[in-house]
Amino acid sequence: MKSQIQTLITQSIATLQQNGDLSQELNLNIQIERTRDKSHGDFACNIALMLSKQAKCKPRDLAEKIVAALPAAAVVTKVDIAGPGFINFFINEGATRAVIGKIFEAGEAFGHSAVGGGKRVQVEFVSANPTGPLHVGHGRGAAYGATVADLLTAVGFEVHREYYVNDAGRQMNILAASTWLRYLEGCGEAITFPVNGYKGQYIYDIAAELQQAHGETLRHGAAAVMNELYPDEGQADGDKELHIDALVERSKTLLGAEGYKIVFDAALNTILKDIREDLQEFGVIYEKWFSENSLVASGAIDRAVARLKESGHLYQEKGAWWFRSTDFGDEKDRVVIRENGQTTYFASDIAYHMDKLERGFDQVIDVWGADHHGYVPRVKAALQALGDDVDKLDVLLVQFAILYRGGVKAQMSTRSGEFVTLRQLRDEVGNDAARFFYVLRRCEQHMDFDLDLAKSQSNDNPVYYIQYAHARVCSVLRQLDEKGFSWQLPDEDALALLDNEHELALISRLTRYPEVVESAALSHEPHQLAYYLRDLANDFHTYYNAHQFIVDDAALRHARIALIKATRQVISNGLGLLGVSTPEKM
RNA sequence: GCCCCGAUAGCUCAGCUGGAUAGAGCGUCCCCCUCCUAAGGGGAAGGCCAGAGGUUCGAAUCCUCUUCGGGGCACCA
Repeated sequence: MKSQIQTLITQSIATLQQNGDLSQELNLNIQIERTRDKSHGDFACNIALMLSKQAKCKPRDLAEKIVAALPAAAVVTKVDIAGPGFINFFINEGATRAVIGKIFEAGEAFGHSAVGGGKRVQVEFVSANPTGPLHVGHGRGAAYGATVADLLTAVGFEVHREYYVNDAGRQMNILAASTWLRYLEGCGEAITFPVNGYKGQYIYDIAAELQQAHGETLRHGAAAVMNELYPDEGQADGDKELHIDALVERSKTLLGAEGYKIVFDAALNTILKDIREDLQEFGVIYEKWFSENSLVASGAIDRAVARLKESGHLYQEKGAWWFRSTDFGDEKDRVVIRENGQTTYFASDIAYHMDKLERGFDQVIDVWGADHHGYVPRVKAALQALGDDVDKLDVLLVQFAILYRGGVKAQMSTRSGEFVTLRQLRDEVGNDAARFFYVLRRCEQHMDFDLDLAKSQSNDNPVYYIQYAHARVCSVLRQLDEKGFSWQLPDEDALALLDNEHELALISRLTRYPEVVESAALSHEPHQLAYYLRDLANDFHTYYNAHQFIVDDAALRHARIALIKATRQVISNGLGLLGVSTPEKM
């Protein structure tokens, strides 16, 4: 509908240009908007206001010229000029009602479109280090990323969802060492657990499994483990970082490559399996779990570094290799290869993004926590240095979610092991509420996640409100069936019986759904859809309260049932995109 | 110190990329089941869009400065 009106305006302006009323060289940007007020019609166009300066003509006069040159169209019943020069379009009710037929025709696909043109988009999200279970902060990235991916799919992009597994690097070694120490404790060794080790309960669990699978074959005496290590924080001249690094080295030495790998893999695989199941239960499915280690194995890191070296973007200083990212707007240069010869996390990330673009994606979307925002310039710098098109990379930063329970903030810290996990949240409030609440806020907005509200099975809770509308339609259909009524989709003339204000408001809302999906997808803003569904549910509940659907007049009954079935379809499609279930009974 | 994000009703947030009288939900106050689920509906009160300048026909929206929150500035990941 929007595009139809846009075409009318375009034609009108073309006519005026031919007549010489308007210059040939105009900077055109025709925007058609939904009106907020019914007295302003259904759609409004501000083109006269925007062109008045270029055309050297008063907005209202220009609007009159444009309206006069407007070609006739059956769907438009009236065109008004209002306010400072808005052109308001009133749409034929019949044309609006046609949406009901379209919804039945398209079914689950209603709202889908092809604007994506089959372009290949990769969406990478969550990508939390596999050093522990996902917490509620990751949950927001998961819900957001999954919904953006689903929205993009709905509007015709070919979407590839990916989780980047940081299975290489220092943190993983610390995890392995932490696990081994807990294992040794389980064997009865008197271990002093390092300040910087992973202290969560889940480490004990992995250690216990290790003991079950391998008995005491990995056991070494506490004295051998702890002997002459760099002192830990709290001890004389201690340093928690140097201590933990020494402990990692000691673990490798004592266990040998083979034994160390057993511990390392046990920790990694257990945690990764947990994360995978957690996300799957949350309705978040990936096409690929991309291992950082595979970048080492495939030689991608070496290749990326070599390319940067060849193109003169690396230099050596203080024994390390630096990437001159300042050439591309970063605030300082970054180390790629450390003095000890190891590549940095950043080097992996350069290789990973190089690999993404080499795989031929038209667009690459990274969903990161807001705490990583400082990282954006250097990754973009690297892509530029590699000669890739930086505009293909879109980094979406998701702000933190703060949990409130009983009005009190729930604190968290990963290292100490004291945090609310995503699983706990899902158990407490349910998947539906969690998915919906996470996505209810713009991603740049800090989020206060009210656990009590999400849990409440009351009208305070927007998830239930929308689901209830769906369930109510189902209930009406059950009643219809019980009363022995059959139903068939009326033709367009019969649908004209839907003419009271509640019906027209609901129908008008339904026509907007495809626009909302498209806008939410292209702007990466799932909350637009969440708010739309709330409004749609509200229109439905109002209608429900004002009118009886199962009426004696068969023609009216068929028409009303058609409308509420169409409404149910759109609610179902919308909630589906948000990963929220649609119960038939509540 | 530098950088990023935010500031809109008592609370939590929208505001369609610069448009018409700034909107929802919750909370507060009134009203509505002889009727398909009251997990619902209708109405009222509630605002100097943090503050000050600027850009223009027009600013909550764009620019600058200030104030207050959150986050980031590693040879960690």
